[in-house]
Amino acid sequence: MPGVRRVNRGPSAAAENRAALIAAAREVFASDGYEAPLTSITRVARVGQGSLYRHFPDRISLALAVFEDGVRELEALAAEPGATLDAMLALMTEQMIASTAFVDMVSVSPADPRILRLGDHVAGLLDGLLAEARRAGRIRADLTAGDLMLAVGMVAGILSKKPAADRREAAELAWKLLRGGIGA
Amino acid sequence: MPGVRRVNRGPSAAAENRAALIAAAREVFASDGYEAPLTSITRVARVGQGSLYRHFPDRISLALAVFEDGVRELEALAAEPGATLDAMLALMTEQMIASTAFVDMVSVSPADPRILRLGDHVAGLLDGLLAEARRAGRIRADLTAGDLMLAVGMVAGILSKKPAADRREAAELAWKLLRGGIGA
DNA sequence: CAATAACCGGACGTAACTGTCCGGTTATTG
DNA sequence: CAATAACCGGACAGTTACGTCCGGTTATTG
Repeated sequence: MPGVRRVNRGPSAAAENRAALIAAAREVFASDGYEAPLTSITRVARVGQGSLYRHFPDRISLALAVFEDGVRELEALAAEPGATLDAMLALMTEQMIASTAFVDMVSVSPADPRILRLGDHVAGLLDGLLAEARRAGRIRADLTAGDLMLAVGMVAGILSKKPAADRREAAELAWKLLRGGIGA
Repeated sequence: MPGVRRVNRGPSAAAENRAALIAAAREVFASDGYEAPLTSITRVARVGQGSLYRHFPDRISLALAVFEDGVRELEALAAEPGATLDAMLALMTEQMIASTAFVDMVSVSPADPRILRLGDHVAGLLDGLLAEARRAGRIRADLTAGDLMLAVGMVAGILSKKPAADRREAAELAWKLLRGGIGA
């Protein structure tokens, strides 16, 4: 009993297969983590291994496709007229609560040029809101963009180690500590 | 050419083999990370696979043996009369700069009872110094032991993602942010 | 309605680790 | 100085994932 044998739907299925792979990867990355076997993604997408590797030569290509939507959300927020640093950090935090795959990808392949570029891009979005936040007096005046990225990294590090159910609470506590400081 | 063929030194080598495995594991965990192949540890220790699994049935047993020394350092510091919370955090940070294997073990196997016990033990050492630090006014009065553990976890998360060369600088920055807070 | 080109699925070869098993070596005991 | 018990090393079997390859299916074209 060979289980459900997938049918070859021919060349016209190319775009659908690609979309199914991205959707499946988003799901599997979120539930089983960024390092989940690629085979399990083809199973969920109901697509052969060949199609996976044809559309996405490696894990990073697939992951980048998965994250495109999230990055677009961040860009859209940054482009809004009244955008604040707080709102941007909140959105990033929400995304990390939903899935830590992005963060895990960065820590697994920190040197990949595509990831470096994307990281710089995201850092730029934060940086663009930094001056505003300083002006408004909502963050320390001496805080640099690098400080801010490290702070985000600290929250990300905590979230990527917690089960999804505990992440919101942990994120709130982490930001509370970071905002107020632990010193007297 | 079968390379250097190890010699079977018989039962009298048991203790030496055990010690060699611990030393090799400390080295390999520090340089290749906590998830390094156990085989590479037997190579460095110049010991057969059989001896590894005889002495340490699994990775965690071996790792716990490796970390015993570090834990004793922490205990010794906590037992000193003039011990401060700052000194304890500094020592933990130094240990994490030298190797993030402990932290990585915790994040790989958070549910293992031996690790839970050890984590509680370490948390206890911090907790014991909390009252003193509060009294001395060096930390916020409303800071709980849980807050403190999360703060340590945040620093640990950063360090475990950085190459050894960058860790000291990152740790200093992370503690600076945590101490002072990023808010205005 | 062939012939062809594009694409599909999954079997398969390869590689990396884990953990076991056993023939062989060494110390001990009487 | 045997006989034996304890322990050693590494070969090996089992598992899991990756990435390729190819026979087969579908749409297109003339």
